[in-house]
Amino acid sequence: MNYEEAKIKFISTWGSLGPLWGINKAMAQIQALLFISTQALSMEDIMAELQISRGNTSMNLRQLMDWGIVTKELIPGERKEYFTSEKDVQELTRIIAKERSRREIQPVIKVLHELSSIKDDGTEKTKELIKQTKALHDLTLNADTMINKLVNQKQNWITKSLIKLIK
Amino acid sequence: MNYEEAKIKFISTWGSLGPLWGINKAMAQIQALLFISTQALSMEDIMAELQISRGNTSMNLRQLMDWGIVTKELIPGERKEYFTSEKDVQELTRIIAKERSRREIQPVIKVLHELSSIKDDGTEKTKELIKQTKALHDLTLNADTMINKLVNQKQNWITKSLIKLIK
DNA sequence: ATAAACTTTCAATAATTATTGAAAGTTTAA
DNA sequence: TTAAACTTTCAATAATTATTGAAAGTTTAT
Repeated sequence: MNYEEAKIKFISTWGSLGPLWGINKAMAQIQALLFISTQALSMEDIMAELQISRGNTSMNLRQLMDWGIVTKELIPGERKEYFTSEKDVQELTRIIAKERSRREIQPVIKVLHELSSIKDDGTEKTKELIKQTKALHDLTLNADTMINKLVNQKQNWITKSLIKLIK
Repeated sequence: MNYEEAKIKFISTWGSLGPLWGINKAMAQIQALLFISTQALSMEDIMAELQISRGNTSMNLRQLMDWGIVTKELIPGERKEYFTSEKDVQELTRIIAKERSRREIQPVIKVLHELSSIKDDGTEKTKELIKQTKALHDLTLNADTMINKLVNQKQNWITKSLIKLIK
C-alpha cells in the first residue's frame, strides 16, 4: 500500500467512524484530511481532495471550528483562508468528550433526575419507574463524571488509568 | 408529573439517546418500555404502547435479542411470545460496551494498525501519516481496552474506578 | 467607490435510513 | 391434516439527513 492508497483508506475509515463520536461523514473526513496534512489547506484544496461541494465544505468547516477541532490560519500575503486540525490525539479526545457531555449527556441526566423524583403513589409500576430511572441517572452521572475526570488529566490519561485499574 | 406522563417522557428521552450508543430510535424505545415494565409484554402490547407497526416491532425486538438485551419469555398456556429487558443497568452497560467494541471499534483498530505499518518512503507526508495513524491506533486500542476492563468488573465498577482515579 | 477574490447561506435535490402493512411463513391444538 | 394464532419478511413508502450550487454577502486592494 502506497501513500495515496493509505491516505484514501484513512479518510474513508475515519469518516465512517464519525457517527460513533457524533459527527457526520463529511465532517469526519475533513478532519481526517487535515489531521494527516503537513500543511494548512484551503477550501479549494479540501473540495478537490474530498470531491465535495463548496457549501458542504464551508458548513462542515464551520462546525469543526465551533467544536474547536479546526482553526483558521491566515497566511500572510494570501487572500484565501487556510485550515488546520488539532494534531494531538489527547487534546482531540478531550474536546470531543467535553462537547458531547455538554450537548448530549447533561440534558439526559437532567431528565432522568426529574423522572426519578416523581411522587411515589405506592403502585408497583411507579416504584419500578422511579427505581430504574434512578439507576440510570446514577450510572449516567457517574460515567459522565469519570469520563470528564479522565479526559481532563492532560497527560497520558489512559495509560495512567489503565495502570491503576488493571493492577 | 404523574406516572403516565413520566413514562412517556422516559421512553422519548431514552429513545432520543439511542443513537448516542448506536441503536435506532424505535429500538431504544422498545428497550425503554420493557426496562420500566413490571411484567413481560407481548408484541401487541408494545405496538399499542409505542404506536408502531408490527413489522417494525418484530425487527427491532429481533435486534435487541441479538444484542442480548431483551429475552423471549414463554408464558405457560399462552400462545403469544412475551418479552423482557435486562433490568440491571450495569449488565446493560457491559453488553452494550462489548458489542460496540466488537462491531465498531475492533475493525477500526485493525485498519489503523495496517495504515501505521505502511512502508516509510522517507517523505514528510508519509512520515506524518504513519505518526498520526499510529497515535490514533494507540489511543483507540488503549481506550477500548480500558472500557472493556472497566465494564468486565461486574461489581460497582464505576464507583470503584472513580475512587481510585479521583483520590 | 469599484471590482476581484473569496466565503456563507439556503432552497432545492439527492441519498440514506426508518417504517409500514400485507403476504408468506411457522407453530400449535384439535 | 387443517385452521387458527401468531411471527417474520420485504417491497413500497415515508421521514430524515446530507449535499449541492448559485445567489447573496464579505473583505481587500486599488
